[in-house]
Amino acid sequence: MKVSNADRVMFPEVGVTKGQVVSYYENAAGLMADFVVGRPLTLQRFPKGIAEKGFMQKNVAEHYPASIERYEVPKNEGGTTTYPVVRDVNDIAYLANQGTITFHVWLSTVEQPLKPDYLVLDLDPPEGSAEIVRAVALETRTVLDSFGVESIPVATGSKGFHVWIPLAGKPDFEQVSKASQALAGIVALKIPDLATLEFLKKERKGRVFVDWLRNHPGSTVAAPFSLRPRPRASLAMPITWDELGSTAPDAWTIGNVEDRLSDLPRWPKPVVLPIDHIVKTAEAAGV
DNA sequence: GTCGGGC
DNA sequence: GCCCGACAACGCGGA
DNA sequence: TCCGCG
Ligand SMILES: [Mn+2]
Ligand SMILES: [Mn+2]
Repeated sequence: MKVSNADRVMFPEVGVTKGQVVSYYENAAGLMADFVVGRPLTLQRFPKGIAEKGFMQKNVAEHYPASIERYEVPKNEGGTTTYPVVRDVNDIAYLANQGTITFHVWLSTVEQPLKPDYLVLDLDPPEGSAEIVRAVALETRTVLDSFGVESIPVATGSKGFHVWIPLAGKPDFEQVSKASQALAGIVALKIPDLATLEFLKKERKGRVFVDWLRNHPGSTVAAPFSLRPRPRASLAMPITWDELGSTAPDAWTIGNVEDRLSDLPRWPKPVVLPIDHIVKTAEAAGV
């Protein structure tokens, strides 16, 4: 892949260049395929580096190659959004050369846009607290285990963790969203001093927001292995539950990730969510 | 990063 | 040919 | 309708 302005410093604090960013994405592209290929993308771009203002981009630029699919979605109030959809993983590096730092992805593919193949619980901590968000993650795992649902945490590269659950059985967003809200509610009920479903930051009062709202049609999550626009060039890295206690949310960076890419945790097998059981359990508990 | 207009 | 400015999201829900 | 939020 030819890189334009390869020596441009994208992460000034650690001196990471655009050439290094594109090279990283070339190495990670195969691993990202499951989370990127076939899914409408929202690109978070920083063409002049993360010290300058970046922007979110949903609409595909006209000059992007034909190998990047166009996917039209009607907007709420007229008009359409035309998303880029990658089919060939080599196009991930192309988009990195366009200044993309973070790839935000749908939890469904264009083949079945209303049927997510992942559920993600997004744990958003207040400023600072690494220990609290770990405790919430572990409780989330315990709750999922109690329903026989296997999950894997992702250190987001930013402040929190994501908990990913691969889904079988093609449930629709309506069901998955209900289940995710119920799961988040159960977690918050079990550890009310640490976790909350409060959307407004000022109502969270030092607690972790168990963000279940990612599980909606058209909502996005930072894809595993995506870089984040953070000073140390940290990235979203799947980890084992055993690693959670010793892994900071931004532990993995473009500078220390190389060996990790060939020594990754096992990804869980998709499970059929026991949606009714989860929802009824939550109701009985008073969520 | 790319494009298009002005000089 | 060079330089510069414009442009690059959107949905949801609660106040 | 505006605002907070991701
Ligand atoms: Mn988050
Ligand atoms: Mn969130």
